[in-house]
Amino acid sequence: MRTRSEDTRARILTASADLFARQGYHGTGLAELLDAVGLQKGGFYHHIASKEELLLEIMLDPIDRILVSSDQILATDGDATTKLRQLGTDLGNAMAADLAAWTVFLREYSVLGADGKAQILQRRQQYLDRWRRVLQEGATAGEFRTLDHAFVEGILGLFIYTFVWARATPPEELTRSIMQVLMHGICLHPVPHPR
Amino acid sequence: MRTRSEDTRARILTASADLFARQGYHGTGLAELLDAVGLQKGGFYHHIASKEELLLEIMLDPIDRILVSSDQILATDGDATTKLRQLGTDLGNAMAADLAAWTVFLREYSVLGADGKAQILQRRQQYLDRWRRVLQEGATAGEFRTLDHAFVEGILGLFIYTFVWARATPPEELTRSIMQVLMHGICLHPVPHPR
DNA sequence: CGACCCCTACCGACCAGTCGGTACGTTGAG
DNA sequence: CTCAACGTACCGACTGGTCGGTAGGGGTCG
Repeated sequence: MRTRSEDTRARILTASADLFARQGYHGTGLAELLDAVGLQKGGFYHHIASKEELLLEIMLDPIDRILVSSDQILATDGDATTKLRQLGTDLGNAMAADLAAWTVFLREYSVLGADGKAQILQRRQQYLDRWRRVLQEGATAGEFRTLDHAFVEGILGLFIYTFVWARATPPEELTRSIMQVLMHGICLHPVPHPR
Repeated sequence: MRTRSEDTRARILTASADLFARQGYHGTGLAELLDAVGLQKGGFYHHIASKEELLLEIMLDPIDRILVSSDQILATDGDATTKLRQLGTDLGNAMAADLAAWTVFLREYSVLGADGKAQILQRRQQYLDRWRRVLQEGATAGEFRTLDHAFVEGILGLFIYTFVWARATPPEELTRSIMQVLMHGICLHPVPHPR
């Protein structure tokens, strides 16, 4: 059973994630937060230690969730191609379910203090390393092209920009489109492995 | 010949683009700007009307440049595949040359006022429509897969995230990697057009 | 049952500091 | 002498954050 306090706290979290995503952390004043939640300062600071701690909590949520789900995917025994597809749909689902938090997570890293940065960066690298591991696995198995180490960062960007700017298209279809291109490219008649 | 005023103004532009890219618009105070440029408020406001106008100017620069170069690419008479590759390398070059400004351009849209938004959005759509036109041209010619309208937004994200987070790899190679995947995908032995 | 109490959730006035911006004085080159 | 280029002093609004206080619901005890 959920207490009243937990409920209020949750309301603060979602409301501020939404505002931070739309206007940025620094672009969102406390006052704005307060009347989005329907609280006064006293009530707010009864639940939240500081604005920055609030930001950190918002950012930790999506990455912690996907660390769990991606871990399960890595544990399966399919080939690299299958795992890659699963990582993609998993990421797409996560972003669709929690777009605001993901936006904040990917945009506001620089706002955090030193140990907030450390917490986020560690998890981020942890997640991206799973992609890298699958990509590496596929490369050695002859399934995949050998890719630059930095490319996986771009995949995050590919997803978030598509999801943020897409209005009409349903999320599952977006994910399908993205993964289609990511795995097989835009070209229909590929020149087989140039150079 | 470049006057002293123009020079100072340029220094303001580059310095603030750099700061805005690293800490965000709202995260960068005037004071910080000032001693990055080496000016006092009076000197600063002699050249710049307001902080927000400064932001707009920073954002207009990269998009206006690439509207020119991409226009030249569209005007050539190669096939869609060639044009797509050229659009990609052009975008990569532009970002590599002006990473800070591009970061700001892609992050701080929400900060702008109504007519700032209008100016940026119009140019952004104008640019993305060129990608869409090439993609459409390639699709009708049978060169390309048919893609979701929103996917081109993702391409911007793919590029900027790769460039921002990549440390070691030289930009030309990054662009090559990105375009390789974008055109032919990660998989080496593509299942020809599933479903 | 009812009187009591305490603790949680919340209010709202207040604070020091910082924000972007302005008015005006000073300097130096042409 | 002039005018652009800059420095300095200052402003009011607003920032995140604090603090003393309070309403009310649930538990406890007579």
